[in-house]
Amino acid sequence: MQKTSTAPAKFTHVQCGDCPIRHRAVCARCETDELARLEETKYYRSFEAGQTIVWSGDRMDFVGSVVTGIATLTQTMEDGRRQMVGLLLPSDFVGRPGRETAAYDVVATTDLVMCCFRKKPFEELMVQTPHVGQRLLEMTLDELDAAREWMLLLGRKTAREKIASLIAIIARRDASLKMQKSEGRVIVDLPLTREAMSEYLGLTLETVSRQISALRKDGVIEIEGKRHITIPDFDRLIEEAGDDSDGGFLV
Amino acid sequence: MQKTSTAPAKFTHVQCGDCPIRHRAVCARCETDELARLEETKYYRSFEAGQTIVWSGDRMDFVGSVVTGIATLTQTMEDGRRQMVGLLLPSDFVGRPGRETAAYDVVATTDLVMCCFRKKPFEELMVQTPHVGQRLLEMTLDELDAAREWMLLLGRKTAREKIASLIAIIARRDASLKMQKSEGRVIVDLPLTREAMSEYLGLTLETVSRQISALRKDGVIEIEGKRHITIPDFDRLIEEAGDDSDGGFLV
DNA sequence: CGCGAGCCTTGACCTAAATCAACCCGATGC
DNA sequence: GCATCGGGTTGATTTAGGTCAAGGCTCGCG
Repeated sequence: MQKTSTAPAKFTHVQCGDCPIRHRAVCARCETDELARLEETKYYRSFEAGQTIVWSGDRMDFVGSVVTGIATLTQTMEDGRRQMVGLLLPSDFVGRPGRETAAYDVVATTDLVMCCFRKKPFEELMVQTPHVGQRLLEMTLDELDAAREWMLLLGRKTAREKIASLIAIIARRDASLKMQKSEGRVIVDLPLTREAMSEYLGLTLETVSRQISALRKDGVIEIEGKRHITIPDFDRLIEEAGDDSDGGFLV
Repeated sequence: MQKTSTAPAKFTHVQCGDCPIRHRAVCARCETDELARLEETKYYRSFEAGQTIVWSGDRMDFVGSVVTGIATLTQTMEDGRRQMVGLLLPSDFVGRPGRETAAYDVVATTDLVMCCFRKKPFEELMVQTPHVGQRLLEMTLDELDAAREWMLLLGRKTAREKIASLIAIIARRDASLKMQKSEGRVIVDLPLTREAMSEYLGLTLETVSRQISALRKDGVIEIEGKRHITIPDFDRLIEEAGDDSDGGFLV
């Protein structure tokens, strides 16, 4: 596993945990540490909930990944209609190598820490070490799959199915990170406001609210406060989501 | 430009024209011909309009690109609701390296010729020659952008805007291939049935038909037969499409 | 303590698009 | 010549979700 390397000890895979970009984008199986070469250009940035990180059209001279918190990619039409097109959870990658300006608004929906690299050196590294590009291709293909699942949701699912799908998606992502199950019951904290959910799902926030209430009334979910959700029967939720190919998790 | 190469003459960039996968996926600027190594695994396949090339879940042991004709990627729910998630025009790439089975139905909507490579050797080539992977990453990122534009369309646009957008998308793709403009007027042949359009747009085919009629009645488009469309004022069409970031072409 | 701001819920009503249904048109086959 | 079939249009009606409007709850602040 542990390859001998010219990089100093502090760059070995022990540090993978604290820097998702390294973990996910580079040393997929902790076999390499090419990114060590970028160590001097690496920096952390913190944002408060609600803060916009980049505006669509702005110059964007970094790439990076989410360390903690949640960010979204959103598109806006002139008249203000908004559609979320990306939901970034910890370890997700932001920024497109080879593009000058941001194509979407990037917004922190919770307090957020990102790990960034200056884009130019990152791009150079990509050319030098195929490993990085290959990993990035894999991640981009995953994102594309997620986007396509999302398109099915937007184009064909009912409001109720959309809500059920979103809860399932978040539960799955959450679970894969934190394993919060107890005897089949799954517990999730929605990290999004009703408005953010509506932007994700292509609905109004009133409809989101109503459908969440309906799912609760029908016993599909239990709610404590506004955001804390318990799913007594996950299969039931999946059924409500109308998911054909389950197992696929979007985002 | 023309690099000396160990490959026989028949593999030089002169052949790029007749094999889009080589042109688009590999020798982006006709500088390389790595794919020559795959020449013996390359083959062409023809399909008739309406034929399904691969069923979602099927084993898929090739990758390839569209040479002529049009194919679609479609997702289906158990109850039959269908959403198109990819529209493949000539030179577009099909197939995900690293995936065993197809995630979507691939359907030929017109008579179609594809240029295919067996997946295994293609994947090996990708590891050996970073060039190929880099080009593929670029293409995948483009597709992801297109998917996100598409999500805005599905989630937030009205039926009329959706139709206008689709016509604009096809016109742009078409124009960039064939340059069919005459004094500002743009002429397109819709390569899709009303049903296929409805699957693209997340509408019913009746709504598609009605909105096309409405756009014609309002002079935004002129129609001859069922499929032949003239756009007297392209900017007007774009306006009807509600496009914010124009210039970006989806698909 | 009262006040306002955010976030959320619920109700009444409206409308865009879906649904159901009839029909047109051109090609294909017998 | 007639029947059939796939693709397309158009009309009447229904409905899911949007819109507008009135609160409710909680938290921070003067």
